[in-house]
Amino acid sequence: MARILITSALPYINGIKHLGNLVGSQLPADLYARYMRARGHEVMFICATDEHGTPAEIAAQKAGKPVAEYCAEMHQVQADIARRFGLSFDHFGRSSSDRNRVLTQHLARRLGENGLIEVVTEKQVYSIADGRFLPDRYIEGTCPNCGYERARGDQCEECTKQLDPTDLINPRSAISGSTDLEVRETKHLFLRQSRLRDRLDAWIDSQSGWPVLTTSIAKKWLHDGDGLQDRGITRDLDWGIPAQFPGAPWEGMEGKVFYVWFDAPIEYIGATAEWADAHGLDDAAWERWWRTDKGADDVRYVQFMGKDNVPFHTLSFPATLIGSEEPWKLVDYIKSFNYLNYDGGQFSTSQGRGVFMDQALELLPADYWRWWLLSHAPENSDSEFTWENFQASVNKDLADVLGNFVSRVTKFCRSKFGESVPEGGAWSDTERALVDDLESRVRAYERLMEAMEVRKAAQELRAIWVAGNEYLQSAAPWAAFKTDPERAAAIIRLSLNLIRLYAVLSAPFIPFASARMLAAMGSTDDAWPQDLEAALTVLKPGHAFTVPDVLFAKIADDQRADWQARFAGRRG
RNA sequence: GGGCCCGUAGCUCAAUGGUCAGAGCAGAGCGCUCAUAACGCUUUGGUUGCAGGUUCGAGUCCUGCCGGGCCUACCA
Repeated sequence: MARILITSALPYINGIKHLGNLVGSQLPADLYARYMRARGHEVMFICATDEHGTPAEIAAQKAGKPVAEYCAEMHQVQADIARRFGLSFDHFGRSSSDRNRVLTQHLARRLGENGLIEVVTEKQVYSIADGRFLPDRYIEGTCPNCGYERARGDQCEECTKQLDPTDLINPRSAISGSTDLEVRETKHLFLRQSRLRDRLDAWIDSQSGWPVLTTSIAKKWLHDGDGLQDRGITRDLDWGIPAQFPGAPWEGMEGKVFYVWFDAPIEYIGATAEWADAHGLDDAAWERWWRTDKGADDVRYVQFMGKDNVPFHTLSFPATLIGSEEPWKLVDYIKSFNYLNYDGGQFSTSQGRGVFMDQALELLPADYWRWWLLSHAPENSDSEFTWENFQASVNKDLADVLGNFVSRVTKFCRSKFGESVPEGGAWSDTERALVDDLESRVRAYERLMEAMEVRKAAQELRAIWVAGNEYLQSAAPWAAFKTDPERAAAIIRLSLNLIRLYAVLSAPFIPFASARMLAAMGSTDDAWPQDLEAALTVLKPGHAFTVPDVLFAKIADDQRADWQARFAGRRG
């Protein structure tokens, strides 16, 4: 048994996430966590809301609530939706937790003691009306290059020219529209990542088998131009983890907080500590996942994230941990995803474009979405959600191939033998051929799941379902029943066992339907099949089962058209 | 501007430089009648974006071009 630490990129607090966010980190992480648990490994699956930063403050302002209250509410909303999607976090924490504050301040102090933090004075734009410094993106104005009137302080979206906020003509606050701006001096802590470049470079070189998407981004940051740049890790904000605390080796940090990207990944550790607290366990319980001097040396740590998050996980966060000179567990494998597009464009939180997690659950049960998203996960390139494709895939795979298999087997048995596993008859070559076929398919499925080849694993699982229908076609119990009822009984006995097997194998993808299948078979045996022949004789003659209601209802054309129209514009 | 990724069947996607570029869906034909008008079998469909090059051999490597995307360090 191995010990596997799994983290999903933290969803930002300022709203409900869309399907593109879901498929890029939380959902594949859940798939992997469920699979590894099913294989008997010890799993710690961690996620949390990422609650700091300017967007959270602005979202709270818009909602007319204090930011702490807003975050607490949104955390509950996100936790509830995650639960309804079947995301099986061992703990869903908050980056605003006490645990994260203590850890973040601790790591910052260690970095400071190791000479890796310096105080830098810089000039930033301050908005008097808003009472805050403005990040570059929150300053709008006319582009000096092309004259576009809504250029942002970091870049003009119209002509793509890189800008400095002071380049803008008629600059104004993107928050309030106020033009009452001034440039003020402010001091910030900088993490001297440049000093860690060679160690980070060597660390990345020592990792094998990382996706191109992952290493190419890291390498570019390490080697482009002057190499890895030092990075500001504090901000002039009210909401966040204070950058001033007893023992801090810096002066002049009063009223400043750590930059959200400094404290957010530390919350992976913080949330594990929160998990220990929630279960009444001591520090040793979480430290054995994170401290290689306290038992984490045999942990395999896998991170899941969208491609936009990669630099922070390959460079910033490791720089924090390595620079502390403490034995923290570093990531072993990063699984990164491209983007899921929506009907020819991007999903967009800010524009409300696409389908959001709460809306998805209003339309259909979580398993429909889980199946489609995972079987179409954007692993190699951006992929595309269309309603036609969603309808076709879900109807065919879930309703026709799997759902109908369960239906035809259980209903045939009920009408010919009653609602218990029939006895009599014996396996023939047909059954042995099926077992051989499943043996190789299940092993292939295991290899793909271990390699986190999400799409291919889904394909293999589907092929395993199809094998059941092929078997029924060749064994033809409806024909056998007329001349040799015992032969039909043997076929159906195996088929009922196939349903139980499918429930176990499919659970990482479609946990809710799997639970229903297992319940219908009257079984609690969800052990992973080590030996297929044994796994297909678990349900013995005389064992009672029930015919489940339709497992997956098909999506009708008019439903699809309706949803398509309803989700064509912005979220209302 | 710079870096990187992608472009393969009508659609969604596969193919360590090595048989005839493969699956699923959609389409066509046949079979089956247990089942959610479901299932099974067979089958049509390709100048691998374009133009060159390297190689015994290129979807894969190189150069250029066309198209799409991501990042570019203060959105997260």
